[in-house]
Amino acid sequence: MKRVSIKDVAREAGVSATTVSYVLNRTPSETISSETTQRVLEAARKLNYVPNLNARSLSSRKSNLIGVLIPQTEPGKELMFSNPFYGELLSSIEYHARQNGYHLLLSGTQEDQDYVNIARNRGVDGIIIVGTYPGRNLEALKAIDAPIVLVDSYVKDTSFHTIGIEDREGARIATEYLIRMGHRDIAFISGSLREHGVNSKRYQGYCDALQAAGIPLDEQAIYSGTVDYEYGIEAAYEYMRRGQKQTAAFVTADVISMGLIKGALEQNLRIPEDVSIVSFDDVYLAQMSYPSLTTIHQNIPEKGAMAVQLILDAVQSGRKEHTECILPLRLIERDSVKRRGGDA
Amino acid sequence: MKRVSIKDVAREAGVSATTVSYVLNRTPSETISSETTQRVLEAARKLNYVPNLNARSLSSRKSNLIGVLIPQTEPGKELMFSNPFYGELLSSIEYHARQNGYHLLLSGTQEDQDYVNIARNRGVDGIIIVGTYPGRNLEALKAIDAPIVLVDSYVKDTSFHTIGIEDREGARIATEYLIRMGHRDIAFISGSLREHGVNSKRYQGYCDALQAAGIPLDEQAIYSGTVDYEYGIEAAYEYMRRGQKQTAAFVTADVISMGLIKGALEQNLRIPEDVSIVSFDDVYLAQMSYPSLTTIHQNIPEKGAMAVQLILDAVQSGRKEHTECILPLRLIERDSVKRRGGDA
DNA sequence: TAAAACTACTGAAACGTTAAAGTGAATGAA
DNA sequence: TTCATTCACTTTAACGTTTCAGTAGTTTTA
Repeated sequence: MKRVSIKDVAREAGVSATTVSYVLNRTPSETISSETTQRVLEAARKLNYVPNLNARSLSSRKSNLIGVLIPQTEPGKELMFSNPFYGELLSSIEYHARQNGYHLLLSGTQEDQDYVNIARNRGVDGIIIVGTYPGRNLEALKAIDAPIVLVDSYVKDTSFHTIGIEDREGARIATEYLIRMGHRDIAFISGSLREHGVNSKRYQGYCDALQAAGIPLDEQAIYSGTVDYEYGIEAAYEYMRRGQKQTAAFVTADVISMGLIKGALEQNLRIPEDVSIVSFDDVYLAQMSYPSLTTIHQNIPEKGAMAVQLILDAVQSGRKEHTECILPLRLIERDSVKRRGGDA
Repeated sequence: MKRVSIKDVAREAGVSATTVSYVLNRTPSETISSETTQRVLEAARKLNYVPNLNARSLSSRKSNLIGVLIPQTEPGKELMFSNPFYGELLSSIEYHARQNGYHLLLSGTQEDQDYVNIARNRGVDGIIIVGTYPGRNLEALKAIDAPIVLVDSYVKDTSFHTIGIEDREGARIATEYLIRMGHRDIAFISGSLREHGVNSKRYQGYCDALQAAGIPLDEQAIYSGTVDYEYGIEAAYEYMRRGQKQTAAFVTADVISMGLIKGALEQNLRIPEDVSIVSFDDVYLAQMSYPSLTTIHQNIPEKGAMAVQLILDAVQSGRKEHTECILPLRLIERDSVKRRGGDA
């Protein structure tokens, strides 16, 4: 089947290509007789014409494409979604983009920088970058003239829009909750504490809560690794090696918690009897585990929707003002925390 | 920052745009002096030039884009990845595409048909369609002249390449295993049994095993719903309503199994003591549940890799021959099955 | 030493669109 | 009646590339 172009439609309808374009795009400033409109529509349908969006984008400088960059947690590890959080977020982004006539250009990100170009290359209308941007030079990013939304990144730069949550506050709430439940030796278990990342903030919140309760910070209570199931398991073993000092843990991601539960089980530690867990994210998984996870809930679908909305707004208004969007959190009590002692 | 085009580079280097194109693409039939090559490369670097892939694709009819269509299990339900299988598969597809210089154009699919056009619209080089194609007319799909890979679909049409697994055989193995473990009343729990879908095949495999063991098929043992956690929970309640007849279940997706476990727990049914479960897929989750799932393992990363490879091969060779690729399965024994009675 | 072949380029056309400017006819206003 | 305006289009150029067909100049061949 030959590719059919706008010219073929024009010929079929006996009009110029421009007229076809006007009809198909309902260009507001142009008036086309309803008769011609009918003829063009008819011809297009008959030839089964679909416009070539690449060509359109070339000419109109509008691609209806949103670039999405999602981290690959470990270089060399091919599972981009070792943290299901990303999958759920992507799912929401995809849905809302599609509802607004946009397609997604998806790329994973590793520890090099060439995906800056995905944007310039393909002329995307906007870019959503999830997580700490791993590319080296922010400058190259800033040079892109499409709106950029940073999700869960603490890079403060007015060139970018940002969407996030009160990470520090959430961590404080989680930790305080454990304290209120009678725990004083509380582990902090997270992925890497990189700059601009959410985990550093959550660490701060953890410290805030301890300090407010007059509990000294214990370096031995800090566990930092990668955000995946395996690290959770490992952390459980490390916990034993360090002498099982804590009665509770604040864990910065549900997947890690899942692994932690597994690792604990393997060593005959009971959750929550031996160790209570408050987790973070409330991914779909959190309710599935056994015990189900008491966790800080964030509205992931909403986060994705907002990301798309910010792009759309920026594209439509042409405005460049930096917007910052912080979504609410709340603690969901499930079964991974046990009250301790009668004193609290 | 102004967009810099090939002409700017040409001017900077003092050559024609054509020469720049030749240098940058190392067009094999063209000879360019190393001196000029250097000059062009230098100019491109200096101006920070990135080629516009849309324009390239227009001209060369090659986009280095792979379209990926992934089902949205329920219309109106916005979580495309309610089955984590899709996330893991997508992750692998993305990784391998990127390693080969391809980008992904991602779209979810709902119960309408307009994503046929994603391909023709954007001029993708190939399309990967995951799951039963929900669009109405296969004819429109066939008319696309890019290679199409159907993953996990039993549409037999030589216009498409297919990747799948021995669904029927896998289901038989799973069911036989339960029989070998002393079970005779075995439920079949799955998503919808639509035509061309994997579940119908798995149902057949289930029947095969029963028949071989001389166990009559019981309609009351068949549960069919949607592929998600919620349906698993519901199935557990339905099981009670129907009178708890079965001592085991073959479940066609790990997510459903997770829900089933949850629902069972809510009703004080013990897994595997009261009901044994053999599941299907072996997604990452399967090891995380409690009890962990005995399941039919399929190599999801490999499936994604193959899908990309089939597209690449077809693009490079230009061949149109239909290829069919069946990946191996194996049973992974974990903790969700209990041997029953002393008789087996 | 003329013809052939090769080297290192360049110019023009094409890919499929849209945007801007132009055009001729009909209508309206002064 | 004449000029301006509106209507319903069309022509031309441009978007940023690649591809094809040249074209001088140099080298090889016979």
